[in-house]
Amino acid sequence: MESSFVSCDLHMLINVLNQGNEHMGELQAQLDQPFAAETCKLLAAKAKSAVSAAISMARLLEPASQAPNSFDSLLSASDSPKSDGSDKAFKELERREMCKKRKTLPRWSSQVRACSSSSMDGPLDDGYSWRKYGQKDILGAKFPRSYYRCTYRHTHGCLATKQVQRSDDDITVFDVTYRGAHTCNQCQHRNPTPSPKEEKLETHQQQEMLLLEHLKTGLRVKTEIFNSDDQLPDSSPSFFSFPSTPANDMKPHNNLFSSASMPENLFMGNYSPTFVSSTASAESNYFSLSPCGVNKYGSGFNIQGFDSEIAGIISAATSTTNSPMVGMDFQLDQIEFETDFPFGLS
DNA sequence: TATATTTGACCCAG
DNA sequence: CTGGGTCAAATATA
Repeated sequence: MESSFVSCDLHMLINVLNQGNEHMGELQAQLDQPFAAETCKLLAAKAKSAVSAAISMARLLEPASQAPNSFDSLLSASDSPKSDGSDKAFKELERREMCKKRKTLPRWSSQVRACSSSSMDGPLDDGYSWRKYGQKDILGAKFPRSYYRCTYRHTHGCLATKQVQRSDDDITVFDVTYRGAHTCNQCQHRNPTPSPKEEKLETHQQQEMLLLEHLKTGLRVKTEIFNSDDQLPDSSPSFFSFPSTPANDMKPHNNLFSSASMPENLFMGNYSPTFVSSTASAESNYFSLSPCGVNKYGSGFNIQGFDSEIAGIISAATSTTNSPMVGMDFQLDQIEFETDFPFGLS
């Protein structure tokens, strides 16, 4: 069932490891060269990045294949605690297991701006079905933080969660932090009642067309990657902005957002942020938006090369240039995308 | 009636 | 001890 996923991820894992190995080799060669300190630093950073990525991917392979049944094994291994009335004890076990697991889950965040009348309702639909399970007032924050988990958590054992909090500075901006990859394959059965417009969006080109169509609608997405280990944001978050003009129809936003900030859909199928590869200029207003696809990166996954689309997507996450918040000018062509892997590159 | 949201209580890491 | 994250009963909504 999921074997294709796993083998695909394994393939990419090997590719990432190969990349790291290559960087190490280059680094080794550079060590003998005089005045190559900067180059060495760069290569070391790239190698480290690749290793971090490999670790993250390896971690994801394990829970992805075991997540739905982990509690079953826990149940059978503990003398069926439910049957002897110690339901609480069982739930406590379950809870702790959950805690452990969540700690290792990848985390990333996005800032979403929804400039429309409905922006007060909350952030945009990101294409997944979420169920709110809590809300908290956060110290020092003007607005409460909402907690969502995947609707299919119980039926599919999907551990994906997200936190949504309205920004203090700009009430039209939402900080969305995702945790964990969707293991429920929602892509396949999402949108039980898609809008007519969405139904038409069957191809990458069509999605791009729609994206172009809604450049005026005003959406900003900032994505930061958090290493699953240190929980630190990537040092160079991507920052992507659409010009802000009022919009009267949220559907296009939804679609845009689902493409631009549904990390687990792009890259490795189940995990890793989705990045907008932006190759835009004020004149052309051209955008390249990577489509949702698992197999897309099944071959030739290259964290270094920039000729491939994935490289653009990934590099967008690590592009520096002082958080290129692109405003009305839309000079995205000025953004230089580096080609390092997003995981915890320092 | 089924499903989603609200909200106070609880747990635990720091 | 405190604050963040989650649970789960009560409530709302479709």
